[in-house]
Parts: sequence; C-alpha cells; structure tokens
Amino acid sequence: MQISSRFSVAVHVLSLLAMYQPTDAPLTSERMAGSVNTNPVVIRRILGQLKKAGLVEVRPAAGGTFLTRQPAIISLLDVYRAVEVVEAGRLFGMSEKPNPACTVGRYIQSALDVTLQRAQTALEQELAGVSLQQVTVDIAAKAAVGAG
Amino acid sequence: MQISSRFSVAVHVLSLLAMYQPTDAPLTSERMAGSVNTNPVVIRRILGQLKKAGLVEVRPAAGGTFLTRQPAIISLLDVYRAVEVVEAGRLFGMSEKPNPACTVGRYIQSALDVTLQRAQTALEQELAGVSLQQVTVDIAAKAAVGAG
DNA sequence: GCTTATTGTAACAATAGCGGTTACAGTAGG
DNA sequence: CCTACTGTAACCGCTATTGTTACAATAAGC
Repeated sequence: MQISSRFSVAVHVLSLLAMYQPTDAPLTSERMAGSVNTNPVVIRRILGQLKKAGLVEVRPAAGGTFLTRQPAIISLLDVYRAVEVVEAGRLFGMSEKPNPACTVGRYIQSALDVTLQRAQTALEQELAGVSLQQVTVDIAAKAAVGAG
Repeated sequence: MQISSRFSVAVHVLSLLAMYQPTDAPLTSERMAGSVNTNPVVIRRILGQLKKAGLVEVRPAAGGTFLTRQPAIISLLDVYRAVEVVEAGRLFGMSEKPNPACTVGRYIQSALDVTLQRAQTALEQELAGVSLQQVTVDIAAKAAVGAG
C-alpha cells in the first residue's frame, strides 16, 4: 500500500509558503487548495499537523500563515514526520502474534526487525538530505526553463 | 500507512521452507498458517504470489511446496517484489492533478520525483542486501541461544 | 482406479485509513 | 461590529487488507 499523499501535499503547501511574495494575494487555505487541486479542509488538516510540528505558524481569521524556519533548514524528513505518515519505526506491518511454539514463529520478528529498521532508516535519510529550499529552487529552475 | 504484512508473512513462510527437514511433518498451508497464526487461505494466497514470481514450486494435492533456488540467492527484495507490496516505483502517493496554472502546482511533481525515487530505492537496496539464508541463520542462532 | 488430503480460487464480511465534503463555532483584522 | 478565515467535528464513498467459508480440481498413495 502506498504512503499517504499527505506527505507530498504537505511539501506542496510548504513550497507555496516558501515561495510566497508579499505582492501575491494572501495564501488562504482555499488558494492553497486551488494549487493542489483539493478541498480547503484537506489543506487545513495538514496545516494543523505542520503547526503541531512547529514548522508553520497559522493565525486564525485573516492572520495569515508563515514558515517558522528558513526553507534551507526544513528537511523533507521533518515534513514526513510532521504528517505522521507512519508511526515511528513501523513502516513495515508485521503479523501480530506468530506461534511461539515454532522456532521460526518465535524468532522471525526479531530476526527481521534489524533489516526492516535499516530499510526504513535508509528511506528516511534520503528525505533528511533534501531541504524545502532545494525543492523550491528546483521548481523555480523548471519554471524558468518552462517559461523560456 | 503501513506496508502490508504480506511481506513479513512471506518471509516467514519462506523461512519455514528453507529450514524444513525431511524428517519434519509435511509443510502444508495449514501447518504454515499455524506458525504464522493466521488462516490457511492467507498462506495459500501468498504462496500463489511467490509461485508466480518463481520463488517456490507448489504441487497441488499432497505434492508439497519447495524453494526453487538456494536461500542464499533469494533476497528480501525478491520477496518484497513478489508480494507486490507496492506498484513498482510508486511507494509514495502523490496528489493526482495539481493545478498547472500555478507554478508550484505545475512543477512540484517532477521536483519531488527524483527525491522520492531515491528514497524508495534506498529502502529497496537494504532489502536487496539481505538474503533468506541470512534470516534463517539468524533465526537458528537466536533459537540456539534461547534454548541454551 | 479410488480415496483422501491438499491446493486454487471465488465470494463475502469486517475493519481501517484516506480523501472529500458540509456545516458551523471561534477568532482576529480592519 | 463585520467579515473572512481557521479549526474541527461528522459523515460519505472508496479502496486495500485480513480473515473466513465453501467448493471444485488435483495428484499421491494404496
């Protein structure tokens, strides 16, 4: 099963915030939803998770939404963790209760655990190595090429 | 969302097959289900996928089930792919149709794609680096310690 | 050849998470 | 005080998963 699209939507939303210019129209959840092409409530739910993780500040009413850190020091792993795509350390599902009367059943979980943890960590380290700034720079570069 | 437990069940089943001794009682889907602690049909479904991937040979009726390769040359990535945990190259879900009228919406997918692919590949390479044999050796070692 | 245990598969239920939607109370700018 | 926006609850429909029952097809062993 796929990892929830919440993660890519969150990166999208943060990119909008990072690239926001004061001359632009205010970035409401409705406008963000227009860019992602979804419902504003979906955006607000994700903003709530990003806020809880301390990545953004959201002021109710006409207060606006802001990043709390420079895009260069927000990693994609921060975002991944913020939207709680999976419970920490539990990317792989395991059958809950193998039969302890069988040697394989008794030890399979601990035998697999190290490998699955390493695999999960390898994935997360790739995300840790990319910043929000790198994403927005890439978007800007592609836009420049696309426009020229 | 978690990766389906089919994968860990498949590794469990293959471990049973790899550690099978001719003096043991035959490894039917019912006995395997007893070790995993699930329903025999669940095992047969997974065996069907492993068979389709060429990892096992299953003979109907009282024919028995066998690995087609040495455990040393079956990687956990082979198993992962066999049970089709995710469509190839699509571990991360993306929102389908961001708004192309917005710069971010237009380029976010291609900007993210390289990173997400790398993250997925990093996970898969960890699985590729571990063989079924390593798993069964680990199980046997833990069993020896646990028994002694 | 028969018997019998086993596989292969279809069908169905229950569960869970997700994305989407409506509705509405709370809140702060202006 | 108005107004626009956020925060959140509640609900729907969809999909994937796991577990279960049922049964036809199959081949091993006598």
